[in-house]
Amino acid sequence: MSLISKIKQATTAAIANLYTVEIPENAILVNATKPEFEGDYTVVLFAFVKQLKKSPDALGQELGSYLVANNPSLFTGFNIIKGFLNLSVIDSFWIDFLQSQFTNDNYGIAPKNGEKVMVEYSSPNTNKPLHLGHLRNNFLGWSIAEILKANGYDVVKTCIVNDRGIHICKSMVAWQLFANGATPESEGKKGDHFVGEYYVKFNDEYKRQIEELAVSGITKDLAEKKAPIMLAAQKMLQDWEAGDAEVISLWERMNTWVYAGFNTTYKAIGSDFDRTYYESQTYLLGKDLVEKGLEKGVFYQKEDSSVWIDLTADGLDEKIVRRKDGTSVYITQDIGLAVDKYEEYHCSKSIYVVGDEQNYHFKVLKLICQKLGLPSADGIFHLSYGMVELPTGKMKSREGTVVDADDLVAEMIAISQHKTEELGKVKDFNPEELTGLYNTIGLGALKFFLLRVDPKKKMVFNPEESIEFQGFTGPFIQFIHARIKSILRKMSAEGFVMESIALTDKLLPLEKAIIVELELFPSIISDAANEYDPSKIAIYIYNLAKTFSSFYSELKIANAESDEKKTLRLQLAQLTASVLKTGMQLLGASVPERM
RNA sequence: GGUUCGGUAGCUCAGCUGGAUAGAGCGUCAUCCUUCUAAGAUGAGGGUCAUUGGUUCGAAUCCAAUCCGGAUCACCA
Repeated sequence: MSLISKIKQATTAAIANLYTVEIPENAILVNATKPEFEGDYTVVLFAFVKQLKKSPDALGQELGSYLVANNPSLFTGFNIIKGFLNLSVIDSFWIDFLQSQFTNDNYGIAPKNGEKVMVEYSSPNTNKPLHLGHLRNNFLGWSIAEILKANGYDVVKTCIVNDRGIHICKSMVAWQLFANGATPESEGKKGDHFVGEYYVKFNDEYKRQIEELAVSGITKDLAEKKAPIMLAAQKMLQDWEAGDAEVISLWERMNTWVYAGFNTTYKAIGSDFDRTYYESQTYLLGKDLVEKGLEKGVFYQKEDSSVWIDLTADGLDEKIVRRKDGTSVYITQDIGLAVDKYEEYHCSKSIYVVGDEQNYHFKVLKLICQKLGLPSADGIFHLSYGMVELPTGKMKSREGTVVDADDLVAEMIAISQHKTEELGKVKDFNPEELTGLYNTIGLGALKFFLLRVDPKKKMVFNPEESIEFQGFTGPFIQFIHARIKSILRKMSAEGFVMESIALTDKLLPLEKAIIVELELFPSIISDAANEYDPSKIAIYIYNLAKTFSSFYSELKIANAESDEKKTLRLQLAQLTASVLKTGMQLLGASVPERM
């Protein structure tokens, strides 16, 4: 149990015994004591002065005395300032905590809880390479999966590939028209980029044809509909749905190229999935559920035989679930897929990592599933994240401002190589170790950058000022880790053994500051899971690294004034390194032994 | 227009179940490498927490209204 919980518990007990009043633990506010006051944790008294009919000072005196007298293994003293009861925690509590954890590499990781959850993320289109927005999605999905695992869940990572539809046909038509049989191999290009170029070519040609038609006097609206290349794409979609062998074969061929490209990117950024779904295989799902919904009266049919659900009573609109031609729409597929996934894995929760432009869609999805009485319904959670924008606004492919994922990753690695070479601290590394280090630092910087802000909020990425390597960044944390490891290596080479200690000297403020932060780690991990927010981890490990950094520059570790202090500080360093490593892993990033 | 998310330092962001003098990083200025890695540390400067009103011992945090910005309100996915 965390110390804060213990303090709340002790306070509840104290109030119950002193005043025979039951105050629930969650009604007690315990904060870290401000540095200008004496004490470690503070109980805010105002909340219950009224109920207990005591002045804050009197209450503080009684409560403080009681707490100190009855919890000798927790508190050494207290003071009251303006309604705040500041409690001083006994050094031996911190020392005991450190003794029990400093060799635990899995400190903060909860045991298995037997629950299984699904995280769906990435969801690419096969007509475009991945861009910066996908990176935020992938990193978030991966990190949430790791955070849930650390909280004891079994996690199934899935991905749904959007591999069919008119947009895919556009790339295919353009390839037929303009490629002359070219392939990614013949052009020496990555498959997803290669196919993406034909998608762009389609749009260029489409625009040209519209203008051409407009010159001949046709209205813009009509021109958009009559442009031959668009008609060709629509025809191709029909042929695809009809199972035309030639179209299917071209589609398969081009998808193979795209997947090869995606796999390269996924490998580079460290994303993977336990199960991949393809929309081409799921787009017919959900039809039986439409029938079921009609029977249950959840859905209704209009004269043209299209099927709808009326959600106006829930503050939403009417929503179509089956077209008049009998084909299903996006939401119907999603309902069908939700059922399939549940039957396959029986996950208690299903987390969809999808941009916030689909907030409405997921609200409707969950509501329909609930109305249909599907067992998977209540577990649906949309992890909605904001767009990544440029200082000038949104990324626009038309204006060529889309930040390509592969380019960005390559650039980050190149920058980390450049900086590493400039510093010249790892000249003895072999080429393989160097490549590994550049990857670790470059990706660490990128992942940390995208995960350090609240997922719900949109964020700004300025390509002019490349991602920082100083301050609130991944490399800073990696650097602190490497620094600690360097000391630990030296100590182990000298044969110094950290034994358990019973401290006789008082803990110095900086020593205590680190232990206090370390003790918070497990509760941070559980907060991050409860709020589906990796930035909680990023902020925490950054603060820990910063505290350690001050500690490092103020106090000697390996050359401490006594063996006792040396041992204490080495233990602190070791547990800090372990927490930084675990924390970075929860963000999908790793930490180097040296840098 | 309806719904919804947001507006905190020059910039990027924390803080939001109400709590003590609102915090970081970047950028600016100053100091510190014959001493465990300077991708570092220390300090300075920088704020009407969009605006107005309300709730109360106390509001960046809660409520209401207003202003500004984003998303959405598709038989696209």
